[in-house]
Amino acid sequence: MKNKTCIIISGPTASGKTSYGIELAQKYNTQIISADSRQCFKELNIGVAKPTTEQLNSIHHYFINSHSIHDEVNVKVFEEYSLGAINEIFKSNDVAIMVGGTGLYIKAFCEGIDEVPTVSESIRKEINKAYQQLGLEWLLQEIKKEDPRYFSSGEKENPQRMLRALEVKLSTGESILNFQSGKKTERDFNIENINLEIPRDELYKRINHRVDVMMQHGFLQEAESLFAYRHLNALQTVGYKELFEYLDGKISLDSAIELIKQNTRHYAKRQITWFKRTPNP
RNA sequence: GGUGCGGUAGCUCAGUCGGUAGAGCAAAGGACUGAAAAUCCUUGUGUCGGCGGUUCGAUCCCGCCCCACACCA
Repeated sequence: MKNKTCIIISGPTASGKTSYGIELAQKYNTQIISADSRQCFKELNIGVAKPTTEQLNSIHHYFINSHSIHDEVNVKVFEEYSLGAINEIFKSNDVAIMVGGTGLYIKAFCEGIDEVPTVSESIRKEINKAYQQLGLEWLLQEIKKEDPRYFSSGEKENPQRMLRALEVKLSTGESILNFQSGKKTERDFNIENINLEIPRDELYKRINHRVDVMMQHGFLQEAESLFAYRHLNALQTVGYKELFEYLDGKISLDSAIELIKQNTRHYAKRQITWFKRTPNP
């Protein structure tokens, strides 16, 4: 019999997860684990819609401001971090709250993710460089040669997935498919899902409004201060990407703002699609 | 007022030597195992500005009208 429970609040960006999570955490007198792949970075603030300082002071949040943009953060890192965090919370509470919009991270937390040996940094760099120079054609040929089984089953138009498959093969000598069992790990606590849904047109209105508010709060200055780090993975983020384009003189500020709104809507749509598979209990 | 160039998908435009049309973007749907706010896939019928004329047949040619832009007065 499991006597501990994690309540997971998911939903698209701007659906009100943050304040709802805090409300619940207060009710249960417990703490929150964020499941957001961008709010964990202490250097990113306005553009990632972090909880306010007051909110963070009132309820302790794990995985917010916990990492630097220079650290490597990925699903595996999150799985380990979040399991450590929930053990901490369960020491003094029966209930923990998870709040976030990164579906893959939540999935890894709930059911685990297959163990794949760490890929050597030099191989990764080499492959990425070659792909930059030689393009998709080259990548397809390499995959076909190195991992024909993946080639015939994988997504041939998706360079990121193929790059990953290739780096695993070249570092371990084995196909990535050999590591991906899809086995689910049973956690020793209960999981309850709450997926926030609001009408599409209202969600879009909230997104548009929130972008305007971010700009008023100095989002442009924040982006400016991070311009030098624009190539880091942590900065491949809606909002920052568009403002970097503006700072580069490629687009006007007005069109950057419009693009941020549009790309945030696209992002929300992808989240909605993902969470459809994890409906409310 | 005159001349020129246009009016085609929500937007920007292509095209049909006359046989009722297609790209990009937007929008919608979907996928997702160490980049996931990432990456990728699928979906294109619209009085082809209006009314007439020529024609078996007009979005295309001709006439008139309306609208937009540019230049000349």
